[in-house]
Amino acid sequence: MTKTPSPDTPDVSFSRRERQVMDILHRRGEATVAEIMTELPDPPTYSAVRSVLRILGEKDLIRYKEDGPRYVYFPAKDTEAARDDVLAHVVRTYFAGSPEQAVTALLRMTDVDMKDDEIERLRDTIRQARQRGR
Amino acid sequence: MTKTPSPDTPDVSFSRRERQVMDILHRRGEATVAEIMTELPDPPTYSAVRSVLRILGEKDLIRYKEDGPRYVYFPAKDTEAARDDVLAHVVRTYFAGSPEQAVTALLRMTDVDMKDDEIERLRDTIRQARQRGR
DNA sequence: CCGCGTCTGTTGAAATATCAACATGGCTGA
DNA sequence: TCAGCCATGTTGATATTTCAACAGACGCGG
Repeated sequence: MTKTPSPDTPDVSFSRRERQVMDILHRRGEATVAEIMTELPDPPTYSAVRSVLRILGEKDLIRYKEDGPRYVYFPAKDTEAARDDVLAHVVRTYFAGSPEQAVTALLRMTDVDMKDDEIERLRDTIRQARQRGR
Repeated sequence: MTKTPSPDTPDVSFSRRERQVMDILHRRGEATVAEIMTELPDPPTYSAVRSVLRILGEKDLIRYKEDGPRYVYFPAKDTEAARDDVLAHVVRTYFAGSPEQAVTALLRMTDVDMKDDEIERLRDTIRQARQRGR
């Protein structure tokens, strides 16, 4: 019972701009329209950005608070939940559902070359936990 | 010098269907039109799927080989490169650029509760490698 | 007071993505 | 052989996304 009933169906369906904006918000935590506009590739106009934000708002994917005269937007879901979701998706899509593989790829990416026995121990730990937990 | 000069600019810009199809191909390794169609949410017609595949082909993101009378499609980039890219993006977007955090999140996701000193040792290993490598 | 700059709210047009229909060609088995 | 099936190639319609223009509200400095 660790999984929420998922009252929403977040789907993996984002339009191009929607995804770009969501990524920016997740990376920064929050941002104003001007900031988003700046970070967007091929920056469109202020109005265009606001259109995307309006749509994301209608889908309840983002919220905003007022900061003086302007709005500051942020993801509706808390970062931790979003992280779990994206990791689950990545592991399933790119690592055959094996978190171990994802971990080792991450470590290799960081130029970490663990000694073989260290990796082996890590694997064991994961394996044990899996048997225990599921 | 581990990074290719990146002759292409793959961009992170995918349309909704494009991403869905790419995900399927990455997950399965390869697939026929019929298989893709089956796995697609709200499956469109055969023709619609082929349109997406044509576009992905024009962008050099997928290739195909012939298997008897039909085509079998697969990602143009090899899985390993794609993995690195997606991990880099996820780490940057959701984990403040910290692979360590991503690793621990992955471990937690797998219900792995490592002892504190184990995590600490893992962290040390990463830290050392980082200082050494960069 | 009042013009100016900045922001949001709204509308509709332009660009792109999504899709289905139809045409064509090859293979297979009756 | 040749009819039927199954695949691809191509075209154009529909739906969605993306975008910009304009209007109104608010605060600030001259």
